[in-house]
Amino acid sequence: MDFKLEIAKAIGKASSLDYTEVLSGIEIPPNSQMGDYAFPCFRLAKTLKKSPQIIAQEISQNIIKPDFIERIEIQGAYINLFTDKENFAKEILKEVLNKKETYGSDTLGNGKTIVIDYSSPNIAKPFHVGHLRSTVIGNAIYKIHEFLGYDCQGVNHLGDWGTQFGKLIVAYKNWGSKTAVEEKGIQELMRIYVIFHDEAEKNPSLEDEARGWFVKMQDGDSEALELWKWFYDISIKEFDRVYKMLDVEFDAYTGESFYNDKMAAVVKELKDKNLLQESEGAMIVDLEEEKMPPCLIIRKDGGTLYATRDITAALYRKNKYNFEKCLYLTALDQNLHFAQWFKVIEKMGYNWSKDLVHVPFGLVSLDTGKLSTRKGNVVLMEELLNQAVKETAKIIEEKNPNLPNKEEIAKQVGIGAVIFNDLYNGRIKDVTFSWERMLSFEGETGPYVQYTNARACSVLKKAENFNLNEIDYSVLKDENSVEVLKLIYDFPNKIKEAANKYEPSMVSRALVDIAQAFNKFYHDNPILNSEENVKNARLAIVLSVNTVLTTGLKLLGIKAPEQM
RNA sequence: GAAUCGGUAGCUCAGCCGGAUAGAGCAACGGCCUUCUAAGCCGUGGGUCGGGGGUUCGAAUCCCUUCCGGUUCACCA
Repeated sequence: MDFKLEIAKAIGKASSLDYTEVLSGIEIPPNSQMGDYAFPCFRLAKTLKKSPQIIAQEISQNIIKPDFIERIEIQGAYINLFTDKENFAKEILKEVLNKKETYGSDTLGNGKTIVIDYSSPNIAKPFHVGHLRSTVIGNAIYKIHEFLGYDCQGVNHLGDWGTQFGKLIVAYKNWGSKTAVEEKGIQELMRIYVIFHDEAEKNPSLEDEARGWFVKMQDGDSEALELWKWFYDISIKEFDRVYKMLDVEFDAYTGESFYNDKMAAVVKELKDKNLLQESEGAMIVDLEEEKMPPCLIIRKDGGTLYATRDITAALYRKNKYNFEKCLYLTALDQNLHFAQWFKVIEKMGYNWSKDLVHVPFGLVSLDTGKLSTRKGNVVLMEELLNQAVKETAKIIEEKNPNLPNKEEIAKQVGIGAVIFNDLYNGRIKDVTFSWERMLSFEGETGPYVQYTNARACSVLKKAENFNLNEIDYSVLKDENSVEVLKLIYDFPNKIKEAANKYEPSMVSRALVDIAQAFNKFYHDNPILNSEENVKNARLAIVLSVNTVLTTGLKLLGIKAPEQM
């Protein structure tokens, strides 16, 4: 039941106001002594030409109290409503225990497809902490939307095309060797790539040579493409190791190269629509009216650019998926790029340009400065995950040495900590990578939530069989129980809000809130040693918390071990 | 210079479609394990919500202005 909506309807009737208007005014008081819901009447004073206190009085006198409301109090201009705690507990627990792992899910996305472009690392470059955000935020947004009924299509738009491969080919021919690349993989590709940049500073003709090789790739030159494919395969193999650790999957690996043979048609379309013009030898779409720099489509040497491929990919995706929304999970520094080519799509006459959404996140840096693969200022993803698992294993050895299946649990908790850490703050915030923060397992962290859940599981296991058919809800009126129940009740809203805002942190925050409330409840209320009716009622709460935490962690792409 | 994102406790951040005493975690200090997992719980200290104006019955929240920091701005992605 939507309590807020029912209250709004009741107040609407009592005041002859439209209930949707009332609904937006209903709020949750800062503490529960003031009530569970409140409706401030200040706003009505002007239109009704009465003091807000009097309005509050009048409404409260006329209101027909819904069943779940125990009493109504007036405090100044506030109408404070107190829920009947027994009924409240009953409504919520029944719903969670019935729906189980589907509690919080929805059908609102049924029949709608949402394409999510995330992770998208560059081939031939190591997978480092800079790629973590796009990967885990995208994955969480995927799972959250899926839970709400959407058909999600996760696309890994690999950076597998572009001048950098021309550079790599030049580098390989000059300073590389087959055996070294076969032995050391990306590391070796990276090494020769760095050499290229150093050498190109002294000898700029190398850049032209690199661009030349890229043009050859575009034209289908077999030598160029064979080398490219080789680099590609080596890279994918390494990326897959990381994706497996993070338990992230994609529906498509259509990277930039996939669009090589599809761009000409798009360029022609731009030309036919009179959007393309020459400038300084390059072909651009002018965006002066939009107060943006021009969008580069074709370089003066004929090469295509990032925007060309993004535009082509968008048209392809619209055609293939007929998406409701297409999301792009990239760092904030690409704002302009997306604004530009979204505008180009609009100018092409596609009204679905409004369905293209850049979902940006803040930049990651190290305390030693900006991330730079070339300068070697990076933390590799595998190194981070392995370290987190190692650290977790140490803690398990300390705290729970008899834990079965230790290695697996260490992985679930260690990697969960890394993922949760990234998903806990608003995505727009810049982050400075810190080992200390990554490997802290106390307080607002993934392990804290997992640990809370493991405690709940442990109680449930020890309870063996218990009766959830006849629960005495009257024993759940204490403050701790009510607090847990309120948060569980609100959880489905948090999921929807997270989807609307493309903000997984709404879910992670909700999980920490629930975990905190539950730990307090757990600490203060004996469960298994209580009388039968109390025990069963409290176990219903424990089971509900277990259900919600497991669901929430799953939505974030984090495992919920039953023991740790 | 223009655009864009940030500025809330020592640190990391919530709160920002206006509402009742501004919240967490970490760090510091002090308590709680013969009872369901102490990766936990409780308590103490800690704030000119960057500054200044304005709108409003009411502003951390909206508007203007200003300062500080990040990022981007033509052939990289």
